[in-house]
Amino acid sequence: MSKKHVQKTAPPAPEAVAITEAEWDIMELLWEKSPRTSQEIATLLEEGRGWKRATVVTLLARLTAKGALATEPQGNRFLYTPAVVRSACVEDETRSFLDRMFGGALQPLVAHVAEHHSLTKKDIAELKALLDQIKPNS
Amino acid sequence: MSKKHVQKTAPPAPEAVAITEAEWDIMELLWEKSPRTSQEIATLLEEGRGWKRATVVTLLARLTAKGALATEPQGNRFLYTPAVVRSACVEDETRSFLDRMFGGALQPLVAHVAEHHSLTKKDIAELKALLDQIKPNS
DNA sequence: TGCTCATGTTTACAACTGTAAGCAATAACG
DNA sequence: CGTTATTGCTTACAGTTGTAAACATGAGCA
Repeated sequence: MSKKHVQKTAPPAPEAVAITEAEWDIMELLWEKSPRTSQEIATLLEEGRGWKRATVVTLLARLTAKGALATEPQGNRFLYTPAVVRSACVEDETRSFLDRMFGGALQPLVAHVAEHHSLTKKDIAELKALLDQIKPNS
Repeated sequence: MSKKHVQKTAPPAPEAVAITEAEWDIMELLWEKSPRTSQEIATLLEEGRGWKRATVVTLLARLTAKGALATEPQGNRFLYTPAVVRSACVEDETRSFLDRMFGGALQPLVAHVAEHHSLTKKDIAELKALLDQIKPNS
């Protein structure tokens, strides 16, 4: 095998990797559609965020290194695919956010949002409907 | 005035400062009760977090420098008081979190939490009650 | 087969963060 | 008044993050 395509990945697929702010932009694109080439992603983010190709490639490498992305060689390049599921990542962020800000509970968050973002009647109705659909855990 | 107590504060009181993870621990203590001396805070966080006094003092200085804390000299020390209100900080975090994770809307978050944290019947009831109390914005 | 282009790798670097030691000055105590 | 204990200030340092240039190498075209 060539000397180049070595792309160090994290051995076991850790089901929870920390994804930074900038990295999220890349993950979102791949969660939305994958696999993609670095070029595809770079093009999208050059426009959308003004990033240089090099920046995108660095982030891809970091994400791969920490096991958030899986790569499949294709010629002299890679196809990138998420190796972690979005909802699990969202889950982690949500948990840590709720813990830090609201003692881990949902109610105080909803109360806060209600107070500060002024929910519309429609929002409230939707939330109620949503709650009705939930099958309680106990 | 002595040469020592200089404590650079941020000139205008910016109503929104970025507070880091570690800094939150300090702010929480001061929001809960203020003013406090550095000693008080250090003692609490030495036990609670295993931080050294120096660490606490550094963080106090950083918070003061960015205008999150106000200081009042008292003898050879300071009394520290929050210069930003908690709910405003929570607000910023919440907004940015909701934007990043859920497109800024509350519903998807609630849906997510319902699915992943399994709300109890009681939780759901509480949330509904909460929603009933909210006076819609429109 | 030689050259160019695309693509990953290495290196860089500044800002921010967590964590803290060491120093200086002042208050407090004897 | 001298010694000690407090307390803030300065400096430090490694790890993370955002951002990217430079480089090497393999692929594809001429």
